[in-house]
Amino acid sequence: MTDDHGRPMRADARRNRARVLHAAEVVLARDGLEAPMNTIAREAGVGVGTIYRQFPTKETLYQAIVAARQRRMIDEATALATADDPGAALFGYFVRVIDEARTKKTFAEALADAGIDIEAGSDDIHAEMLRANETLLTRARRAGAVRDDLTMPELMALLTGASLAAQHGGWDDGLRDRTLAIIFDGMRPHH
Amino acid sequence: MTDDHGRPMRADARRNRARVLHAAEVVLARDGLEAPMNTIAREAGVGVGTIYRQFPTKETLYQAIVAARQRRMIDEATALATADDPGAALFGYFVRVIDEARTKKTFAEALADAGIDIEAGSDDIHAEMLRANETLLTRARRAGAVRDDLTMPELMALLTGASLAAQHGGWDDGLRDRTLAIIFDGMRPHH
Amino acid sequence: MTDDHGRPMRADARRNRARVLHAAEVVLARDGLEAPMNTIAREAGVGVGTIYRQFPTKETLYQAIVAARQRRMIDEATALATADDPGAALFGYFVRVIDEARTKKTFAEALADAGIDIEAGSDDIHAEMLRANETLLTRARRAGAVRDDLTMPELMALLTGASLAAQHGGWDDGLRDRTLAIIFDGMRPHH
Amino acid sequence: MTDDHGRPMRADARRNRARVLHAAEVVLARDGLEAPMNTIAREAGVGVGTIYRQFPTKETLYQAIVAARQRRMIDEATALATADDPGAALFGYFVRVIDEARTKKTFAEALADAGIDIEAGSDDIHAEMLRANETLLTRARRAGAVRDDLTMPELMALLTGASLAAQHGGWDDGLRDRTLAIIFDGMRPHH
DNA sequence: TATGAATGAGCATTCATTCAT
DNA sequence: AATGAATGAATGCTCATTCAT
Repeated sequence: MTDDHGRPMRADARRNRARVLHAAEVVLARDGLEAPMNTIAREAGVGVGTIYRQFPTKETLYQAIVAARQRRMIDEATALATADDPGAALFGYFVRVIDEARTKKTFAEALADAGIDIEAGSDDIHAEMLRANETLLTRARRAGAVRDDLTMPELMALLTGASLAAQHGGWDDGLRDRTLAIIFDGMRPHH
Repeated sequence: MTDDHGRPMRADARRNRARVLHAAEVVLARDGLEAPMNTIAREAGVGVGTIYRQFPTKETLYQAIVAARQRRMIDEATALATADDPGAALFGYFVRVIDEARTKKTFAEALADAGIDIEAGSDDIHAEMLRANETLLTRARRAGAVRDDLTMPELMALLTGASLAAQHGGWDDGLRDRTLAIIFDGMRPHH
Repeated sequence: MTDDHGRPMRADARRNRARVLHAAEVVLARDGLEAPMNTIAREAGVGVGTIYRQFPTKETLYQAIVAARQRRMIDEATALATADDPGAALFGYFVRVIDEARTKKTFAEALADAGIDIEAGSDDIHAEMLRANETLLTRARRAGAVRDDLTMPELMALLTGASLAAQHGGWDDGLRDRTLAIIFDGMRPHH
Repeated sequence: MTDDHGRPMRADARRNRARVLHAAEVVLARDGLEAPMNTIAREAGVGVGTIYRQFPTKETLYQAIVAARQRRMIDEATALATADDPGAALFGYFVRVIDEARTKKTFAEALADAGIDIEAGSDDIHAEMLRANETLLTRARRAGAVRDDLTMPELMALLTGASLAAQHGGWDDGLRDRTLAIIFDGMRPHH
C-alpha cells in the first residue's frame, strides 16, 4: 500500500486505514448508507479528519469497502478457476457471492453496478472481477455444466438479482438453498 | 377519491394530487429517493405546501406511489387469474412485473419489502398483492406448469431479485428475455 | 357592530364573528399563542377564509379577543365606580382582574401591554380601561382606603404583575387569597 | 468546563460557547423567543452548526441561558444568607431579582416556571434556587422582618409577578422603587 | 359570501467537508 | 499526523395569508 506520493504508508497510517475500513463496514451494515461520517469515526476510534486523510470523500470510502470485497471475491474466483469440476466451481462461487451479500449490506449494490459496465469495465477492479467471473463461466460452459446461451450479461444479471434479493429480503439458509436450486436448474443445459 | 372527512375531493385538489403523484414518479426515477420535496413540487408546478396537504410526510408520498403501482399489479394479476393457460398467466405476469421495475424505479424496492412480510402481511395492500400472486402460482402448479417445490417464498425471491436487477442494471429487452428464459426454465418441472 | 363601510353587519356575519372569537379563546387557552389559524377555524366550524374576512390578520384577531375582555373589565369597573365602599370596590375589582387572568390565558399579557402606554393611551379601549381604573383608584384614595402615594403607574404595575404571575403559575384559590392579602396590605395607608 | 466525555473543552470551543450564550441573550432580549437560530448565529459570528454542537436543541440553548442566570442568583442568595440583617438581605435580594428581570428578558419566565414546581423541584438548579430563597425567607421570618404567614409559595408568587411585570412593562428605577415599596410593606408584620 | 386548497417564505436541524489546534 | 470544532448549504416541514371554486 502506498501513499499519494508513491511512498509506502507509515505503519500507523496503514493501521488507521484498516480500522476505518472495518468500522465503516460495521456502521454501514447497522445504520445503512445514510450513516454520518462522525458515527464511523467514533466506531473507529479516530477523528473524522483522520478518515478524510485516507479517503478524500465519503464516496471514496464506500468505494474502498466495495473494492476490498471485490478483491476477496476475485481471489475466490481465481482459486476456483483451476478446480477439477468447473460446474461445481461456478455454482459454488455463486453461493459465495450471495452469502457475501446476505451479510455485508453494501456489497450487493456494488456488484450490481459492476454488472452495468460489462462492456465498459471503466474501473480497474470491476474489470478484473468481470474477467475472473468470465473465466469460471467459460470453463463451466465448455465442460457442459451450463447451457450454451448463458453468457456474461445473463450471469451478471442472475448474480446481481440474487444478491440484491438476498440482501433486501434477509434470506435465511433454507430460502437461499431453495431459490438458488431453481436458478441453477435454469442455468443447466438440456431444456 | 374522498378527503379525510369522507367528502368528495374538490376538482382542483384531485387534479393536483394526480400531478404530484406523477411528478414524484418522474423525479424519483430521475434523481433517486434523495430527491428533495422542492424538486418534486417544482416538477409538479405546485408549492411544497400542496404536497404536504395531500401527503403529510415524504414517506407517505412514497407509499402512495408504491401503493398505486401495487394496485395496478394486483389488477393485472387478478385479470390473469382466470386465463385459460395458468402457466402462461404466471410467466406473463412475471414479465409485466419486471417491466414495471425497469421503468419505475421505486417499484422494485417496494416489491422486495412486500416479499419480506410474506407471513406477516402487515400492510393491507401488500397482503392483497401477495394473495393475488399466490392465486397465479397455485393455478400454475396445479396445471403442472411449474415445479411442485416452487412455493411463495421462492416465487417472491425470484420476482424481487429480477426486479431489483432489472431496475439497477437498466436491462434492455434482449437481456430481459434471455435472463427470464433461464429463470423460467428453472421454475418448470422435470429436473 | 358595523362593517367596513359603516353598514350594520348581517346577522350571519355577526354570528360568525362571535363563533370565531369564542373558538379562538378556547384554542388559545388550550394550545397557547402558537396555535395555527386552521385549528381555530376547525374549532369554530368555519373555514379559515371566514376568519380572515372578519380579522385581516392573526394579530387583529388576538386584539379583538383582548378588547372584548377589556370591555368586560371596563364594565365591571364602571359598575363599581359608584359603590358605597370605594376601598372594597377597588380591591374587589383587583380580584376580578386576577381571576380573569387565571382563566383566560391571553388576557394577562394584554393587560401588561396596556399598562405600558399609561401616558400614551394610543389605543382607544386601552385608554378607556385606564380611565375606569383611575376612577376606582381615585375614589379609594380619597376615601382613605389606600395610601396616598399609590398612583396609577404603581396600581397598573401591581395589577399586571399579579395577573401574569397568576396566569403563569396556575394559582389556585388559596394562593390567590394569600398573595393578594399581602399586596392589599401593602396598598393600605399607615405604614 | 468539560465536554461530554469529561475532557476539558478546547480553548476555541469554550470561547465560542460563551459567544453563543451572550449572543443568544442579546438576540432574545431584542427579538423575543421566536428569534431564529440563524440570527443568533450571525450575532455570535459563528455558523449555526457551531451552536448545535454545544446545544443540541434550541430548547437546550434557552435552558442554558436561564440556568446561568439562576446560578448567578443562587450565588447572590447564598452570599446574603449570612448577612447581619436578615430582613435587608431578603429585600435586597428581591430587588436584585427584579433588576435582573428588567434587563434580561428570558429570566422572568424561567423564574415563574421555577415557582411552579415548588414542591416538585424536578430540575436540579430550580431546586437549588428554591432552597437558597427559602433560607433567606426563613431567616427573615425568624428575625421578625416579615410576617409569619409569608411562606415560600407567596414569596415566589410575589417575586414572579414583580419580575414579569418589570420585564413586560419596562419599569424604570422610580417605578421599581415605588412598586416594591408597596409590596415590601405588605410583606412586613403588624398589620 | 363561505370554503378550504394552494402558496412559499421561514424555521429547526443535519452532516459532508474544512481547517485551526 | 491526528483531532474534532466550525462551517453553512441543504432538507423536511409549518403556517399565515391569498384566491379559485
